[in-house]
Amino acid sequence: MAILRPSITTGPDHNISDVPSVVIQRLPLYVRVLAYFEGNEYEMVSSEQLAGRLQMTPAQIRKDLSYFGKFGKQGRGYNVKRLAAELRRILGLDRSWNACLVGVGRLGRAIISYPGFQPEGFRVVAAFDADSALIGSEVGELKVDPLGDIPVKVRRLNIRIGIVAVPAQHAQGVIDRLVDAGIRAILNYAPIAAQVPPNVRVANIDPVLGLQSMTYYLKNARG
Amino acid sequence: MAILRPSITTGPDHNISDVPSVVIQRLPLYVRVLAYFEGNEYEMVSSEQLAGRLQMTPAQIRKDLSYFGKFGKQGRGYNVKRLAAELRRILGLDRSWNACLVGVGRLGRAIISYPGFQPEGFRVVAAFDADSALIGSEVGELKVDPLGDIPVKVRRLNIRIGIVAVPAQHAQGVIDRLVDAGIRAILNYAPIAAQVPPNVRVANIDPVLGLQSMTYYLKNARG
DNA sequence: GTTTGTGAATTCCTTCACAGCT
DNA sequence: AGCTGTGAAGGAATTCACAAAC
Repeated sequence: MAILRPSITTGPDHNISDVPSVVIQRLPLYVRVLAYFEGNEYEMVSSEQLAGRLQMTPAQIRKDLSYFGKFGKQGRGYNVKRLAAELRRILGLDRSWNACLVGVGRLGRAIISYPGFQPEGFRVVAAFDADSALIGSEVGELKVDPLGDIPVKVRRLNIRIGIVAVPAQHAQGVIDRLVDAGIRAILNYAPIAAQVPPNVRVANIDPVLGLQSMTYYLKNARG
Repeated sequence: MAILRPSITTGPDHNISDVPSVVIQRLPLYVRVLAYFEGNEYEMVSSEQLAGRLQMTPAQIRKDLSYFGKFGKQGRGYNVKRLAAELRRILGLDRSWNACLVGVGRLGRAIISYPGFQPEGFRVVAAFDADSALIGSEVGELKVDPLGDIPVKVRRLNIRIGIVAVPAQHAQGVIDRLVDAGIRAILNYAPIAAQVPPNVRVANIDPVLGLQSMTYYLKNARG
C-alpha cells in the first residue's frame, strides 16, 4: 500500500545521512496531519491516530520517528504541538526558503500564483525566461529576468530552490544552469528525468505519469 | 537512488494483479524515453541505453519488462517502436480516456488549459464546481456544472478519471462523490491523504511535499 | 490499561551473474 | 561478440511483537 508522497531523484547513489530518503519523504505528511490535529484542538495523538489518517501502519510512523529521537510518551502518545515543531525543525521548515522560477509561460504563471507555497515558507523571489519578449515584463509582483542573470540573482537573493517550468526540450539546459549557479534543490515540472550531480535533489511534478499508471488498473479493473 | 515517478495510493491492501505497483509506475517512464529514441530515429535500443537516460540500472528495466513478456532479442536489444507499442497497450494508452475536473478555481483553470494531457490521450470532458456563481459559466470549452450532476455526466460521457482541484477542506467530500459515481482513478491536487476504498487509485500531485522534503537535504548540505 | 521504541522477522525490491539466443 | 531474460542473492523497507514506561 503506497502512500501519498512525491518522487525525489538525485544523481547516482547519494544519501547525505543514513536516514532512508523514503523516510524523509514521509515526514512532511506527518507535519501536515499534525497540523490537522492541532487545528482540531488535540493535545496528544497516538501513532494509531496519525496512521489512520494517512492510511499507514502505526509501526511505520513510530519507526520513522525513531530515526530522529524519542518524541512520545508510553501510554499517552505524542504531544501534537511538540512533535510538529520537532519535525519542522528536522525538515528545516522553521525558516523560510527563497526560490526562483524559470519559465513564465502559462504553467509558470500558474505556479507563481499558486497559493500553497507562501504559507509553508516558500517564497518565489525571482523569475527568469529565455524569451526576450517576456523579459522585463511583470508577472505577479516579479520582473522577468534573462537566464543569464540566474547566477547573480541566486547569490544576491539567497535563492536555494529552483522551480523549472519550461518545455521539455529546454529543461535539462535550464537545470544545468541552475546547478552551475549553486542550486541544490529543484522542483521540476518538465516531463524529463533530469541528469544532475549526486548532491542535487530533484522533485518531479508530473500529472501525466500519474494518469498513465492509473490507466493500467482501470483497464484491468473488474468494476 | 529513487527515480522520477508519481505516488499512487489506494485504500487498504489491494493489488489487482501480482505485478508490483512500483513496476507499473515505472512503465510510463519507459514509454516516454522510448518516444525520445523514436524521435531520434533509433530502431533498436538496449536496456543499457534506456537505463542511462533514466538513471536506473539495465537489470531493473529488463526485470520490469519480464513481468509482461519477452520483448527483446539477445544480442540486439529492443525494437523501439514495438516495445513502445507493447507498453502502451499494457498500460491502456492505446485508447483515449475521459476525465472530469472538479473545482474550476485558479488551479482548476490552469489544469484545463494544461497542454500535456491531450496529446497523451486524456480528455477533460466535464467540469464541476460547488460555487453557484461559477455554474453555467464557460471554462475553456466546457460549461461548469453543479456537483450534483457528477453521476449523470460520468455515466453519459463515459468518464473514468476524476481530477480534484478543490480546497483541502472540500476534497474528501468531492472524492467521495466521485467514487460513488463509479470513478476508480483520481488525480488529486488537494493536499490531503484521501480515504478511498481498495479498488480506487489516487495519484497525488503536491509540489509542497516535494519542497518540504528537499529542505531537509538543503539544511544538512555541506555545500 | 495504553502506547512507545526497537530488535527480530518478514516481505518487498533491486541487483547480480550467467545460460541461452542472435 | 552482444544483450536478453531470469533464478538466486543481496539489500531495503515494512511489520511484528514485546519489554519498558506512563
